[in-house]
Amino acid sequence: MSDQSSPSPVTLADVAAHAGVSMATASRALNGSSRVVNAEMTERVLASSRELGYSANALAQAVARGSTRTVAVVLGDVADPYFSSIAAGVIEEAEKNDLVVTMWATGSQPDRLLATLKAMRGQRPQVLIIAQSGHLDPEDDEPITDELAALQKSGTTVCTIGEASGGFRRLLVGNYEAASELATALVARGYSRFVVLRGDPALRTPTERSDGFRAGLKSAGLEPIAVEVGGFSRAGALDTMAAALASGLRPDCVFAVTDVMALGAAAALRAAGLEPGVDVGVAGFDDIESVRDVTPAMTTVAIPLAELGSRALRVALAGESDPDEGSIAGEVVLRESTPAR
Amino acid sequence: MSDQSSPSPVTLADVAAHAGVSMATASRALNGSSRVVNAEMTERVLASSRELGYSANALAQAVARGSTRTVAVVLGDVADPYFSSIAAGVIEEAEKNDLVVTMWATGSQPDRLLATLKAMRGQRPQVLIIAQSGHLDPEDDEPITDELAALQKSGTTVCTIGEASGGFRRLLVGNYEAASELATALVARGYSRFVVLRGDPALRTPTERSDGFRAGLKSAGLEPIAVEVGGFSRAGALDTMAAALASGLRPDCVFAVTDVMALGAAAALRAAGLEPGVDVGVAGFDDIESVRDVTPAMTTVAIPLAELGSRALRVALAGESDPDEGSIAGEVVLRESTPAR
DNA sequence: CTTTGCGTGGTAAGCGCTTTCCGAGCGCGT
DNA sequence: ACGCGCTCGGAAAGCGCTTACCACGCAAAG
Repeated sequence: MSDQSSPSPVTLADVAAHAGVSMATASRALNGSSRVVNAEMTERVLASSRELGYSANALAQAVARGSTRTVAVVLGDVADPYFSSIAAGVIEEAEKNDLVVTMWATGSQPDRLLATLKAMRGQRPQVLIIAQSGHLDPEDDEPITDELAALQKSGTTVCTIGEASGGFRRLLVGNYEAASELATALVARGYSRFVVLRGDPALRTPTERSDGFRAGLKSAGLEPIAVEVGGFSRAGALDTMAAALASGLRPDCVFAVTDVMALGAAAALRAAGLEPGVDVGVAGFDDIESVRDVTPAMTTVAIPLAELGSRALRVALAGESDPDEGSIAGEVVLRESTPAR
Repeated sequence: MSDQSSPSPVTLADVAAHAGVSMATASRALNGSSRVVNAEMTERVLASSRELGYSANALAQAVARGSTRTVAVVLGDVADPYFSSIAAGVIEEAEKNDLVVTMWATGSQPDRLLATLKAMRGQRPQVLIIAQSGHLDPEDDEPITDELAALQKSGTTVCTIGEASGGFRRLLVGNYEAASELATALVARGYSRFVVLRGDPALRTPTERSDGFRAGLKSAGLEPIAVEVGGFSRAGALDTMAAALASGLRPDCVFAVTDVMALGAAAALRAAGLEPGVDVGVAGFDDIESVRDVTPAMTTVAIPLAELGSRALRVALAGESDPDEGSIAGEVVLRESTPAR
């Protein structure tokens, strides 16, 4: 405590001196360089290191080597299970590779992405994983693309999750197809008056899911009775749904592009005296863990979130080889929130 | 892509040369040092910086300055809403202070804490926040305490959440008191045959909550019919509860030391044909978001998780002043999972 | 008109490492 | 006995920055 006075971390020079060897030797002994050092000297260095409580300054190492061992993850909100599951996957994989993970949250405004990326570049991460959905319109993303290019130029490998924007490694998620399948399955269960609850129309992920769902409906000759746009959160969806109900909308099934939003929608229904799964069906997307505990258990599309994260890192770490290798498919999971009617 | 060939990030020297000034001036212009530089020169440097797409190497800055702008957060599992909520709070506060956040997960084995801390020390974080519960027995924690001391010596300010172990700043959480109140409230609702579902007895947080709950019962002249120890996760609690039920235990109320565990317990009850909130009451702890969406809504103790995170950072950043200032109180929230009987 | 001092730019000495390069010592073949 | 090629320590040159220190010019003070 209050060691303000003596901020004297042990340095490599200290260890070298204590062991009676040169810094070069100490450095080589403490981290398997390509060069071999005498067993006895190695032992001496290790002993000194232990005795002095030495811990290599990773920052200085990074500067000297010109590269870091960190992977940066950009996401909307750590507290959102969608993002935190992905993050967990990244962390797990990172640990295996002896990498440290830094997390960058853009919060509610995705516009902050650019500022976030700019700040991040200074850290020179080895890998950057973007879990945050990007803009659909390439023009909106131009400054972002530029910044990403700058990042690559400074040595960072960029991997985006679910983005199609060019030039970077990416993990494609079968949002469109899965949403379409979900629609088909719901129609087969006898629903016909759908309301779609979606997020920002400028963003890719909600759009893909919403469009896919509509495509699925269309192939059954249907279309949603309404498409409502609302915030990405539980609260946002709750408000939107409540407003929709207040305006007289009476769907027999609600599809929210996100489980978190579906949860909010269900709460709104209940508040309006409609029992989810009885009076009106509710379906979400992602299959976050808590969706299994709600009653009725929520119909959704299962996405292997954690695997998305670990795989993104693996893709980034892998050689140049086919960045496009397969897209991750979602799996429709029908539960009690959408019983056959 | 594949700029492997020319990993040529623009350096300060490049900017200085391009602007026709010395590196010192460029450095001073690009980040408000105490020294003033001529307005015109500043403009020139800024222009060059912009034109070349310069981004200061934060690592080199850290080495030169001898201090970083990062806060490290140690937690059990990012995907667990308890931890991710705390992390969200830290991130939010960090952003205000222009700090970057690195996350370190210990996973299921808390023993990995030591290894994690060792690796972390290399990063020389300015602040370390430990959200992970520590051992109760100081002896178990001795190597940890040593490592924390080493961290402080190398300039890191340590702040623990909910830990009492000495010498570091800390945020105390009123686990014991709140759990006790919860017990009292449940007894008042007419419950009497309690099963307590708790985590690792060697860890502080579950122990405080469990002990507090028992103290509350005791003051009503009761004691639990069983205290079961299980994993901290939903799955762990589910298994433990299922086993308890299989062995013939028939509580009228289950208290789990964590909402996540309570969710697992509820699932186990249901699987055994017992309806939570009808046949047996269920209560948790933390008031994670999803606990409001389950049916029946879960009785719990509300802890301002995100605030815990932001406040921890504030405490760490604050001067030496009273590290103990107040403990965070939990608030009992009675919901439908424990109706009066 | 000289002295003092301040304001501001540049020079260079670090920060804690890695790694290139040099040279000493040694085993071997001829 | 000599030279060649190895192996393996150490000296020192960076890595990209910051900052103490110096130098210079100019206004104010004596």
